[in-house]
Amino acid sequence: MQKNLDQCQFAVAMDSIVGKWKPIIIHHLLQGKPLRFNELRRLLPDITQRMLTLHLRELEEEEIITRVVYPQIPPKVEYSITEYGMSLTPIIEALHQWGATHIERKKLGEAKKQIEPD
Amino acid sequence: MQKNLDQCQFAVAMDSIVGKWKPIIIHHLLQGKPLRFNELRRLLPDITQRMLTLHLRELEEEEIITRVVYPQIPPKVEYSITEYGMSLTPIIEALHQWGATHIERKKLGEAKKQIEPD
DNA sequence: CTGAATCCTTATGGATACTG
DNA sequence: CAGTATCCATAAGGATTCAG
Repeated sequence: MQKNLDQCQFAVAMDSIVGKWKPIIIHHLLQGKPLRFNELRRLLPDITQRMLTLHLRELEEEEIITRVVYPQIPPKVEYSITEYGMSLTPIIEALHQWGATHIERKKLGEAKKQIEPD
Repeated sequence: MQKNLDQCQFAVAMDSIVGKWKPIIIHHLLQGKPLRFNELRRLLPDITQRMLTLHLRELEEEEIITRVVYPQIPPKVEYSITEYGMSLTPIIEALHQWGATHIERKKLGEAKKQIEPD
C-alpha cells in the first residue's frame, strides 16, 4: 500500500467533477430526464456555448453522460446520465447540500472583506 | 429564486475543495490529530513546499483549518481542522469512497488508450 | 523547521464570429 | 438547433533558490 493511494483516489474523483460547470450539469442530468443542448443552456444562463460543448464532451469522454444525435432537421441532440454517472450521486448531493447550507456564510465573508480589507 | 442559485451553491462548495492537494490535506486533518508542516509533507510525498504552503494558506483563509505557531527554535507549526472544516466530512468522504471504488476503472481506461489511441 | 521569492509552463475559461 | 474556430486573459501548478 503506497502512501499516495489516497491522493490517487481523490484525484480520480476530482477529475470527474472539476470544471466550473460540471457539477451542475451532472446535477441536472441526475434528475433523470434527458436534456437537449439548448435546454441545458437555459438551465445554465451564464454558460457560453463553447464551455457547454467542452464540458459535455469531457463528461461524455469519461462515460458520465451519453450523447444521442437524432439525424433530423433541425438537429436534435439529447444528453443523459449513464449508470456510471449515477454513481456520482453521493458526491453531487453532498456538494449541493453543503453549498446550500454554507452559501450565506460565504456571502457574509465577502461583505466583510469589503468593509475591512486586508 | 433565481435560476443560478444551484450554480452558486456548487461554486461555493467547490471553492473549498478545488486544488490539487486540498482534498487530501483536509482528509488527513479530519483524522483529528493536529499535524506539523513536515508531517503533512511526509503524508503527501509528491507535493512541493510551495504548493503545501499555498494550499494551507488558502484553507486557513477559508477558515477550514487553523494554523498555530509555537514560538521556539526550531520553529513548530501545527495545523488543525476547524468545526467549519469538519462540516466538509460528507463531501471528503464521498470523494474518497468514490475514488476507491472507481480507481481501477480509471486505470483500465488509461491502459486502453495506450492500445487504441484515438 | 517552516517557510518566502522568482521564474516558468500549462490549464482553464471566456468573447466573438461563423456554420451545416 | 447545435455546434466550430480563433484569439485572448487569467489561474493553477511546479522547479529552483534563498532565509529566519
